[in-house]
Amino acid sequence: MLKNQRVTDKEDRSPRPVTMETVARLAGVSQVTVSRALNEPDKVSPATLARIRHAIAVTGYVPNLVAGALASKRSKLIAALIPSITNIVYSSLMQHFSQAVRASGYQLLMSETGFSQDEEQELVAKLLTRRPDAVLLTGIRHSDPCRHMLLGAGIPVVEVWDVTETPIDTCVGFSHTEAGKAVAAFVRENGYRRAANVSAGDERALRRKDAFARALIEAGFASVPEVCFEGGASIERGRLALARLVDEQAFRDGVIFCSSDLLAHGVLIEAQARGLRVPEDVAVIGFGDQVFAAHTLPPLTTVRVDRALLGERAASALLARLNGVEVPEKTIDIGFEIVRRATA
Amino acid sequence: MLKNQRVTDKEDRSPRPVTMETVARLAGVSQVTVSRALNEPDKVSPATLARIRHAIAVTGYVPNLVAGALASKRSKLIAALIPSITNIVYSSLMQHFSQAVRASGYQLLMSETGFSQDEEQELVAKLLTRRPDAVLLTGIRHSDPCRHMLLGAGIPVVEVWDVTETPIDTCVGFSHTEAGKAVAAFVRENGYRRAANVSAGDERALRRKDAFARALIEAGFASVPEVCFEGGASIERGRLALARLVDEQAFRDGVIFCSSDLLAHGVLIEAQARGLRVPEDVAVIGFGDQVFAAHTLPPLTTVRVDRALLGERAASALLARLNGVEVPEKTIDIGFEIVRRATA
DNA sequence: TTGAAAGCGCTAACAG
DNA sequence: CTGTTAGCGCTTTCAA
Repeated sequence: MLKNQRVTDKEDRSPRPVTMETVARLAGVSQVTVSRALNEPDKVSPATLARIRHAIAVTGYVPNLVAGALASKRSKLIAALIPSITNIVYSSLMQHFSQAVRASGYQLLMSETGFSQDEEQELVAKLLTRRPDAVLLTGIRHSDPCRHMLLGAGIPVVEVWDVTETPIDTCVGFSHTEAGKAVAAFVRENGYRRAANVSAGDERALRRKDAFARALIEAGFASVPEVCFEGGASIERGRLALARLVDEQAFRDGVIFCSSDLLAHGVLIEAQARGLRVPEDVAVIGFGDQVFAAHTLPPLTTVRVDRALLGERAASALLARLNGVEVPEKTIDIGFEIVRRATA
Repeated sequence: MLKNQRVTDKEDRSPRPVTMETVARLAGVSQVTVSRALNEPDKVSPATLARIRHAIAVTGYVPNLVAGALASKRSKLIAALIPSITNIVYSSLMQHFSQAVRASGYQLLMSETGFSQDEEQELVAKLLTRRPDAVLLTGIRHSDPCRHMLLGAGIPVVEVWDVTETPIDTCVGFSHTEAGKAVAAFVRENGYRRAANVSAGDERALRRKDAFARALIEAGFASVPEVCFEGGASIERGRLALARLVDEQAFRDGVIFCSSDLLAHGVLIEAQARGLRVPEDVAVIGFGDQVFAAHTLPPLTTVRVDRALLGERAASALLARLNGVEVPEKTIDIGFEIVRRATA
């Protein structure tokens, strides 16, 4: 190899990207035929298809979906907003949702709102910039500008984890008020005379708590002491919550309804550390039925929400809209279920 | 409203999207000026800037980044591949990484490989289609086609959670072999005579285990019994692991090194269920120093990996490359630290 | 400080 | 079954 040549090589360094045109030339067809070979192979003769495939392999051609999206006005992207990615309740929902939409060729553009409506609004603005084909939102409370942007975008929207009569577009989840009431009923049926609540995180947990406490007060409970945290649930906060309930609110015995299994687990640990018997001294009810719930000591009584089902339903609702299928019900209630184990 | 009019309304329904052109016309400028107003406002006179901003507000214009990306060849997208989104170790890494790159205007396109190289390869192919400006990969083991595609894309790549002398591009993490050795040293220094290992998930955990066991065997341990699970770690599996160790492998006393704090927590729970004292009968060492580790009973001794730091370093490595800064070191070792609490 | 022209790489009609 | 012609809505030169 001569030195000149090498210099020439260096100056040739305009690694012109391999486009459909490149592939087309190599295969001896026009560029659109390559496009067809990729998108509707049936409409291309086997012979040319083979030549094109060969050319693609040889060139290492990687389709450019940003060009494709611009031309077709379909990005095959779904934007998803969840409060927190480290909260397994949301991440596992996303896992199922993602899998379901991926089967139809959609990719997820996911962001965290940190339980903040303002952040959510900002993110929606940013995400719409990518022209997603659809949007998933967590919860039913959104800022007005947020709703407007979404409405203006004219794309399918699904709100999950809650239900409402007035969704932006469609909505799949369950009623937090009903969940709170159901747990209150469970508490009464099992003869508890005192109850407390521990919550963390979002507005939905607060609605469960309110329904829970209200139902119990109406049933004659003197009061329902509570501990609320800003931000996420954790075992640490569960421990702290029981400590506060016992030390500061004179909570001696009864049942504690926690807004998350993680908090409930913390309560369990703190109870043990204090020598309190579960459920004899303090009974505990969690929320979420996370995988570990069946394996705590004692096994945790909790409220199960089928996140896999939720993810799939949300996906199919969106996919139906994307395929132009008219969906009769705007909101789908997947319900919940109290799973009785040993802590209450 | 007349019926005719309403019909007309219906037929008028070609909601022509608001483009820069629309905004430009309204503001009485050319389309490129709007582009400038958005991207380099300094180069536009205050007066026209104001008119443009007003026009944007009035029309509700939402920039189209797919067109922008096509024209500029910069998508402002970073593709990230992690084994599992529900594993908090990875999701919290993503949380920090995401935050760090977002500050520079990048958005994350995240996918799960499920610990599979084949899946990873397929996802890389799919993701490159979106023309991300950079890619983050978990681990240093990738299929050859995967490496080729990435190299061919000619974009910055960062591999995290491990270190190697031969990264695809750059790499930030820590040595799993060293971690395994360090735990073995810790075990010896603390006078334990018997040790076991419980692992789940990935190849990296296995490397830690191998280094751990080898070091101990070399130090004269007769054997290091082990329990390995395919797939993710969980409390349930931790309980199961201790059960197997005790019931099937006659593990009576000693220290158990777990590949995850979650497994360690399960071991703790099972030990308690069996009336085994920790650390007197079985000592336990976790891995990851998850938030709950300090709040188990007893508090968990574990190996801390600074995921926030890792995320930030990975981000800054990528951002440096994206800004054309030559990075001297191709691989950054952020190390780890054994956190001694009460279980060992 | 502003604009005109040319394309980014693909898909969408429409022909043939 | 294949090709031609127009764009998609931006950014990038280059001029003025």
